[in-house]
Amino acid sequence: MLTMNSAAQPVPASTRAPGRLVALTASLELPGFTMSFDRDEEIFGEGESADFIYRVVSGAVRISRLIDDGRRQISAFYLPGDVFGLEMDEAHSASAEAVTDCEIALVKRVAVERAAAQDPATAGTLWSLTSAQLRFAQDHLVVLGRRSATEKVGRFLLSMAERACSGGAVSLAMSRLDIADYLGLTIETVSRTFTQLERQGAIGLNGARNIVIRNPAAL
Amino acid sequence: MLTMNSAAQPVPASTRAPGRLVALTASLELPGFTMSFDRDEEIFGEGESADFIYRVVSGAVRISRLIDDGRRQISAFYLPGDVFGLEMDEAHSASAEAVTDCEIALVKRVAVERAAAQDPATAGTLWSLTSAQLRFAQDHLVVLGRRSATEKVGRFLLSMAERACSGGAVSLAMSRLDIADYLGLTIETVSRTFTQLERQGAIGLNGARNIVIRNPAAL
DNA sequence: CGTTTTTTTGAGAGCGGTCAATGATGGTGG
DNA sequence: CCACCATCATTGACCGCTCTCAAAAAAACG
Repeated sequence: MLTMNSAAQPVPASTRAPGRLVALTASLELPGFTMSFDRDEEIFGEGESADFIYRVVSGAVRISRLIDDGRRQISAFYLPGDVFGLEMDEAHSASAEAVTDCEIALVKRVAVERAAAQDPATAGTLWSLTSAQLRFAQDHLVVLGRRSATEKVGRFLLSMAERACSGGAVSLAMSRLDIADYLGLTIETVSRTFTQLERQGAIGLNGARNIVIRNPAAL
Repeated sequence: MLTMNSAAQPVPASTRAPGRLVALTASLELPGFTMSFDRDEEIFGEGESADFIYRVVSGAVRISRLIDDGRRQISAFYLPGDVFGLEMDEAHSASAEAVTDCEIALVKRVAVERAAAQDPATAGTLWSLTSAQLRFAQDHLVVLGRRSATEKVGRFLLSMAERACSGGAVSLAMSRLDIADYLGLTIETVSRTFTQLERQGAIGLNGARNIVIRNPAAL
């Protein structure tokens, strides 16, 4: 039986820098199942009823909202171990799509709620997870508010490196367009900022999606 | 005995427009007490241990985070009836200050957690409230992402009008600086946008802080 | 190897920021 | 009640950053 247990180890709170990403993972031992999604496939759509809670097993997921003028705002990327779809509402307020081919574990929301009603620890975990997402969103607000493109991209790279837990090397799962829609920039500005950071020696680029952070202080 | 009961009626979910503010209110019947704060007084500070959960009785509150360069990002304004300080963390990740003189109801966090452990409904309320704040933050993300100053100010005014529930007339509790720090703009741009919207006939201005929304569609 | 998608680079324009000064508002004390 | 002062808001001129439009280069895919 599959569970919502998180394989990834959460980042200890004591090591968290303010304004940085927080762990969106936690253990939720409940029966569920997994589904596979192709790249760019929709996991759930804006307005759909929220019947499940999700956890990334492999791959990456983006949460986005379409704006009237055709643009997109991505509010978060979820990586293996992260739980998403927690918003306690009758309907999803945003859509979730696969950034890459990915495997997603699903648990029925009613099962989670039933478990929470019987077990205070589970209820606390749900609150805690939602709270972590809230803090995450507030961190993101700080980045989106009046900051330069260089600062936005720098913060993004640092947070991705922190979440990847692979030292300075980061393999970006998402395209320049995804990054742009996440940071409130254009793909051109994102691209220009990458090359600018490389020329400054702050990062190294091996192809477009393999980044090495050489000088974190410069970001 | 004072309670955390909300006097303000929550906006029904069915009437909520996507991208708009949601109700941050709910009933939490727990013993607590109230405190008064002067304008600009700190209610809690970034890094302080989070021992209480708060509800606005009267006045207005802002949640802000200081950025290294001296600037400020305001993540939310709380109005009478709103509950804040829910982030389930050992320490506050942002500070709360009184926008105007205000009265705040406080409940010890441990009391809330104890109640939640015994009563699933209370635990659900906590999750629901935190979830509403999360959705609120995501709405704000959409506004802060690539949008023009006019759109940002327009969205802000519409959301304030919606929360005030006083028709088209809005009495803004916060300064231009607060609005600027909330929207990621400067006070000059906010001011210019106000006058521009007035000249277009979208809003009416009676002094700097009394707004009448004349043409919501133009925002 | 050809096609499609993604990324990079360039040149020009517009929006919002910065700096600076003026005008309005509100509170205090004479 | 009014003069005074501090704070807040408005307006203007100019500049820089990022967007836009456009094209070339690189990478991914069958």
